Amino acid sequence: MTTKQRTTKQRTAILEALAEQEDFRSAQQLHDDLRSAGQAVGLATVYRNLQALAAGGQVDVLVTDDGESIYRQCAEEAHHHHLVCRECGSTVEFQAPELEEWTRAIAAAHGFTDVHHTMEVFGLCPEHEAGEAPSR
Amino acid sequence: MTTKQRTTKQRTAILEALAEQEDFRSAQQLHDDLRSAGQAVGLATVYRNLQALAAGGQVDVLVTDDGESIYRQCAEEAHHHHLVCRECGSTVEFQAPELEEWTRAIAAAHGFTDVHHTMEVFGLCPEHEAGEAPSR
DNA sequence: GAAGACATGACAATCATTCTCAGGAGCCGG
DNA sequence: CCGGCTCCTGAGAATGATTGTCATGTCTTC
Repeated sequence: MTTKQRTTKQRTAILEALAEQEDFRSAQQLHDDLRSAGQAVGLATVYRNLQALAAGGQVDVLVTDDGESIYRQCAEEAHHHHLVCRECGSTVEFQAPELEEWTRAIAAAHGFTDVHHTMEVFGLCPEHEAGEAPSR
Repeated sequence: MTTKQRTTKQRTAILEALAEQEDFRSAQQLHDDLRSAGQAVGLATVYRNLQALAAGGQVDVLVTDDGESIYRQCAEEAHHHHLVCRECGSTVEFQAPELEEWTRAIAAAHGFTDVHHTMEVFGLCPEHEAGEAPSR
């Protein structure tokens, strides 16, 4: 099950790049980051590793509204959710025991089993809460 | 803000196609559906109208794991969530007042403003809850 | 019925992501 | 330490969904 995986310097580099990041980053951003850092890693490699890491639960994935996948190395190992600033991308992790229970209850009420859910919260962090409607 | 919109037969056709559907459909699926139904509508038009309808709150949009946008005409006008069977795609709508409040609370606790959230639940509906691990 | 405004449709253009394939680098037994 | 085999990497091509372009069609209003 646990697909055999080697320890290559590219993989290590990617993990380190993720470790230095607070925010969610797209594969492409990460690729740029690595380039800038002098670590020339192929784009395809970044994608492959990111997927592998995500599959192994070592990083969290989110799909943005426009269908881009973004990755982040999270502090919590356990299931948790995110509060993300839609301007600067800064992220707060939080857990929601009530939500979990509550979800289970709703699912059960409709006879659904083997449930899992996605829930993310987007907003403006204290630093960006100004009342203007900028870019989009 | 309310962009002026005409009543064209294409738009009508799209709405009808959506009305006949219980499940979420992608733009391309809808396009095919229309084609099959004899209503030859341009793909670009389907995309445009879907977006317009979504913006106007007349249809709901969901972004799948692989970044595809899927649309559905929902019964509820108000904000609500979905419980979707990952085998057959059948969907149950539900509201979650507690969740809404609760989300606001968490956001506030971290100083976030202008918050909105996404939350969808996936599972196996009563008809598919068998213990086998089929396709994927 | 005519003019102007917006919608449509076919196709090109984008963009993120995946595939392909040749060359390179870990890992294991000797 | 060496050979060999397998997995990984990297560059670019290929894919697939979505968006842009622009000439033409169709409402609406007068």
